Amino acid sequence: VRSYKQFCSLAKTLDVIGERWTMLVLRELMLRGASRYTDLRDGLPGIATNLLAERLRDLEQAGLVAREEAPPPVATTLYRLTPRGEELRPALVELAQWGMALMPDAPDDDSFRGHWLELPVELHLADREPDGPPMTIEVRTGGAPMLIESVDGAVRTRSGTAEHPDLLISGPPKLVLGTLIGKVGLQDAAARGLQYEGDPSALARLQPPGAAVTEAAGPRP
Amino acid sequence: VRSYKQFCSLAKTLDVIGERWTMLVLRELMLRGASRYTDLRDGLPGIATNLLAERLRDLEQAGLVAREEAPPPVATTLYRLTPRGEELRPALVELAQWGMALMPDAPDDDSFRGHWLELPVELHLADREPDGPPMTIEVRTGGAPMLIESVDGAVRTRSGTAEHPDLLISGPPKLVLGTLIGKVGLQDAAARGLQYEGDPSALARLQPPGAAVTEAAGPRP
DNA sequence: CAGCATCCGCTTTGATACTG
DNA sequence: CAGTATCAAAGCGGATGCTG
Repeated sequence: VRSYKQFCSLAKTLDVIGERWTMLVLRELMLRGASRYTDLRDGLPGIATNLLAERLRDLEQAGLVAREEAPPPVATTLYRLTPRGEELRPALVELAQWGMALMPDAPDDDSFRGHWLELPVELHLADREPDGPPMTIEVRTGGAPMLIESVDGAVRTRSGTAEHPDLLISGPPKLVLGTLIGKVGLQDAAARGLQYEGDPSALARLQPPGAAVTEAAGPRP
Repeated sequence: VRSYKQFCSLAKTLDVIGERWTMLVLRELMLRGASRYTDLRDGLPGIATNLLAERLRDLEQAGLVAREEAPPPVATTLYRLTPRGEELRPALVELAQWGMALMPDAPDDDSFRGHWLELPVELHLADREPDGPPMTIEVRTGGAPMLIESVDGAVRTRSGTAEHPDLLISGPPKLVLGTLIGKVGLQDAAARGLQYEGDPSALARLQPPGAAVTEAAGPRP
């Protein structure tokens, strides 16, 4: 492992997680929990398989990741974050927060996985009617369908489908994200190719308090 | 510039600042403010000069750094963070926070610059007697002397020396840091080679509320 | 001297092929 | 499924040279 050899805590952090792909491996483990090798590779489009193996080995040695032999029904090895690895979550969330401003400029051919929506959704959405009835939005964009659920004021995401979601939206990732965080109005989005079905007010209920046409320079909560 | 080509805000952030040395360049600009090329290079021991030039160019193009022609007394170009670059501070602080746990294991031959102490000091120290008289600690370790000042309850650092500091400590960086954040008692530190002169109680005044022998797993404020 | 650009040997990576 | 093996291309570290 290469080191900056500087007595500085930021440099020490980067000695451990600063190499290419490493933080994205941690992202996968944070968003999906304990994962198999193949699932990690699927969540990291573009990574070379030997690199994934090497990063996992390094992270294990650094004490951020633990391997685990799963019991018979799965019968494979799982990778999961250790508590020490989990402690990096606030830092990665901050980095992701900063990157939100770059999302509208993303090229349309970027690869995408549904669970990546979890970060922006949980950062930017809040239930304006916490005492209202539970609500479910189903999102279909680039692969596996996702659910956004608000129960007792808490907004959560998970993969899967719902029997009768209050709202179902589908379309290209950029448009879906823009719509979810309120950057694009539902009607605008529909005109640009977004499909939806159900109750549009479900979306309005999740916009954060300060939401409007605010282009803004990155609000800090 | 190489990109992960993933529609994920963390990946987008890393597309901009994920390459080797980039975050450390930002650290220098955050800790030292507007800097000359040579000062940056001095604060980044180990970097190849062409890499520094390239990183600065990339950061400028990404809008995180601005060049500035300094007026006659300096008569050179200065590099400074733009507001957009400054927005990364919370993220880098979180990363640095995580790395604090690694500092005691650092090899003794790591390079060191005094201003790197700023991060840990401002994160870990607080004035227990905010209404007490202003206080100054001078720190001499690896190069230019540093001051830690507490005025009206706010703990700040800057480079320089004091006429009559309440306390002056000097020694190897690891020992000095351990002493400052209360991981090592002053007497222990003295036995291991730390030199000090003045009033030891100045140090006790700056320890955070929860300070004791707590080895701890990274307290989160 | 400050502020780079160029050249070169070495390491890391990316893409693909192969194995238990 | 869960990796290892291979190899070309890109990136990096170090030294040196050039320019105002």
